[in-house]
Amino acid sequence: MELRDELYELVKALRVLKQQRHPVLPAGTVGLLQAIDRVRSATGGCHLKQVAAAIALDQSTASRAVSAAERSGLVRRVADPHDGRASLLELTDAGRTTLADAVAWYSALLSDALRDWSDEDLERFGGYLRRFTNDLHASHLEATR
Amino acid sequence: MELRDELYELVKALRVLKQQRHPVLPAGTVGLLQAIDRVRSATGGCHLKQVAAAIALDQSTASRAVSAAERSGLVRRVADPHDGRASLLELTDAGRTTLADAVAWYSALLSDALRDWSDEDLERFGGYLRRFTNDLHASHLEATR
DNA sequence: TACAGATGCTTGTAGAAGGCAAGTATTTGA
DNA sequence: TCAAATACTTGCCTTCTACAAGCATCTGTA
Repeated sequence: MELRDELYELVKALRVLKQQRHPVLPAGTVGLLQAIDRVRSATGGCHLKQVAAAIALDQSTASRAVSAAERSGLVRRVADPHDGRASLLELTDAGRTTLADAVAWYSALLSDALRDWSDEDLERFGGYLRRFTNDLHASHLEATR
Repeated sequence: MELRDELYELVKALRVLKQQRHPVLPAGTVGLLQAIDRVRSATGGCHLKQVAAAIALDQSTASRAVSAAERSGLVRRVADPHDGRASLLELTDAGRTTLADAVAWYSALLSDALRDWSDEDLERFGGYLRRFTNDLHASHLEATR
């Protein structure tokens, strides 16, 4: 079996999982909240544009996602005092709690699936995953340069 | 960084890749052709239902995908002589060629990204991926049983 | 200082992917 | 022989995402 097939199988499995075990929160929203949280703690503020970059989606998509999260009371838009066009995004208390719950939920799912793995294997697998993702990025950048 | 994050990053990278480097063939179609090919060589025939199971999609989705592939001349439906309700699916010559091209295209993409990897690392990573996918399946089955 | 262009964001529109439910035709088992 | 099961298709809906156009604000420069 080729790596190509392994990847396909993984993606397939994730698709199935996503469909059937619906989590505390739609997967996209978790990514959004996490991105906001991270951008904020990395740079102080958090503009929509940064979030879009962090989740690698179009700004319009991010905009709608934020609107939805705002409607659900998970995210707040605060006017940027230095730029009247922009808003600073931040999690509400509910958003923070919900994010923590969702992360815990996904972590538990993984822990359960990986309960037979040794710490060493987990460590190595994580390392390979990271390396692989980076290499995909790099080779993609080269190819489109 | 947690495995959860690594996975998220991988999925994100794959999404980006899928978007920008459009391949010889829509990714879904490749999976379809490959599934047909495999089911056929494993069981002789190939019913739609089997394909749907192989790609883990709803039968209706598979049905439309097959229709599209048929319109593109990649797949042929032959009436099943033993069952008037069913068709046997098979790749046309064009389908076989196209599949081979697409597989080569994806393989090249991967080879390029992974050109710095040792055979040993590739082997191990593939093993981890397979194991992980299986464990996800298993734990999902348990959880929904 | 006024204005052209850049920037931040939102909204309209469109398309792909996929599921569910209902419908049709055929087969099978009691 | 006929009711239930099966194989598939089709209608309809939702979700996700991109692109393009638009609006408001900001910034650099003449």
